[in-house]
Amino acid sequence: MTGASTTDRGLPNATVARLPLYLRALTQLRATGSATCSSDQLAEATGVSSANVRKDLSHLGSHGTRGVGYDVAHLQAEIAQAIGQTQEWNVVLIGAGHLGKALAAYPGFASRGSRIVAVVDADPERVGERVVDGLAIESADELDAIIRDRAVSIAILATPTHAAQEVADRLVAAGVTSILNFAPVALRVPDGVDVRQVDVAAELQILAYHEQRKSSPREEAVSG
Amino acid sequence: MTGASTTDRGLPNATVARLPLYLRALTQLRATGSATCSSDQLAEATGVSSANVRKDLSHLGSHGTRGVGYDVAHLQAEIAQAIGQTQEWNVVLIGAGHLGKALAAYPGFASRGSRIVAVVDADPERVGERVVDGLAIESADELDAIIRDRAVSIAILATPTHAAQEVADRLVAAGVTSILNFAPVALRVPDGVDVRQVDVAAELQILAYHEQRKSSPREEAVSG
DNA sequence: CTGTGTGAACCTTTTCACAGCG
DNA sequence: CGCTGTGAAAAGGTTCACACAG
Repeated sequence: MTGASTTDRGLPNATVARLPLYLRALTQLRATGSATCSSDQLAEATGVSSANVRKDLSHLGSHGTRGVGYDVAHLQAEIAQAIGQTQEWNVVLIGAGHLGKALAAYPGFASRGSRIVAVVDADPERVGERVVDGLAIESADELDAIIRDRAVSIAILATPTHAAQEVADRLVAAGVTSILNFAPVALRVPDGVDVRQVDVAAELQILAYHEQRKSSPREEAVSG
Repeated sequence: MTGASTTDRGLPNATVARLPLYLRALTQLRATGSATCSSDQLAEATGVSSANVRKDLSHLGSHGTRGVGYDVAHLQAEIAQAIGQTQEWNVVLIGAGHLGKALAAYPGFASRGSRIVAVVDADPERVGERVVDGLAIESADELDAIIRDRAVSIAILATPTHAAQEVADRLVAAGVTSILNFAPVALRVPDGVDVRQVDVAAELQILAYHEQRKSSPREEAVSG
């Protein structure tokens, strides 16, 4: 049965995708000293409509106060709990090319619940190279050992396209159950493994579609 | 009527987001010498269901042959036309940090319809530095001139978070109407400007949510 | 009087099922 | 037969509008 709906028993997928945005906004609000905030403020900070914010938060069995809003610290803790940010997640990064190195150096992961515990590359020439403080490139041969020894369940795939599927297979065999894939290819993975795709060229193509329509001579015959 | 400008008169948004995937798959199929392909093959190659593939292609007024499938070359041309890949789009990249440099060096843009015509950074120390063959970092002061002189309508924003909104404002003022934003902040832009957001840390947080549920003890064993 | 929480309406997207063409 | 194209149904998501709590 294909009924393994993405939602299962938890939060709606669309809501899950927005919780990180709320968390980010709440962290900022907290830094500014706000003790409470309204759904309108969260809407403003995240680009989501306020009705949508309220609906999302209501899924958490939310505890807003009518006439006042939400307690920033409390809501922050609530969301952190919901999306598993009470622990740090160990992540392995595969592929130390330009993109891999950029991701390894990105400070935004640590502050948002993920820790890159290893950077791996297939090229022996790169092994040993320091990518960032405390992280040196390791051999792809070590992949299985790294995943097992360092309790890794999430991988970032930043290899060349042609290697992506093979690496994904190895990751899954070694116990990884979530992959963030930057290679422009649809990975085949077994049920129970989550893949999220980041395809930058595709994003530009989507923007190009809209650009094309904007410069189209007259398609804009909406009510005048 | 609150004009929901998302669809207007063109293709459904969800379809537009998948056309680049089909295009990629068709290019590969063509390289292998296949003259035709079925919706099942495209489904396999893209991870989209075959019914969904057919529905998407039918929006293009598609020309498949029943019992046979689609003509690969023809469909490729059809999709390229629909998403504006008959021309190259000039793109400006702002921010030449780790990520900006990685994006500038990414070969996948050129082969998929976008050309980075300038890399710009606010740091005078970086100006003049060669990021890739034929591309040197230019000063952020040149931004307006670059956008106008090089017919740029799409920008990639890879600046630090705190600078993103200000840069976006300048981009819009200079005539940019599409932004691919890597800074983890919700940009405020006027109507008519499209923003697509890439938030890598948020992607990991979404994966973490699912990881948390997987390791959760309560699991309804319905698989059969 | 303010702003949450929520049923109901509305819209988008996906899936199903099958008629019909080659 | 195989595979497209497509109405119809189902699922998923967003917006509306307002009762109601503080």
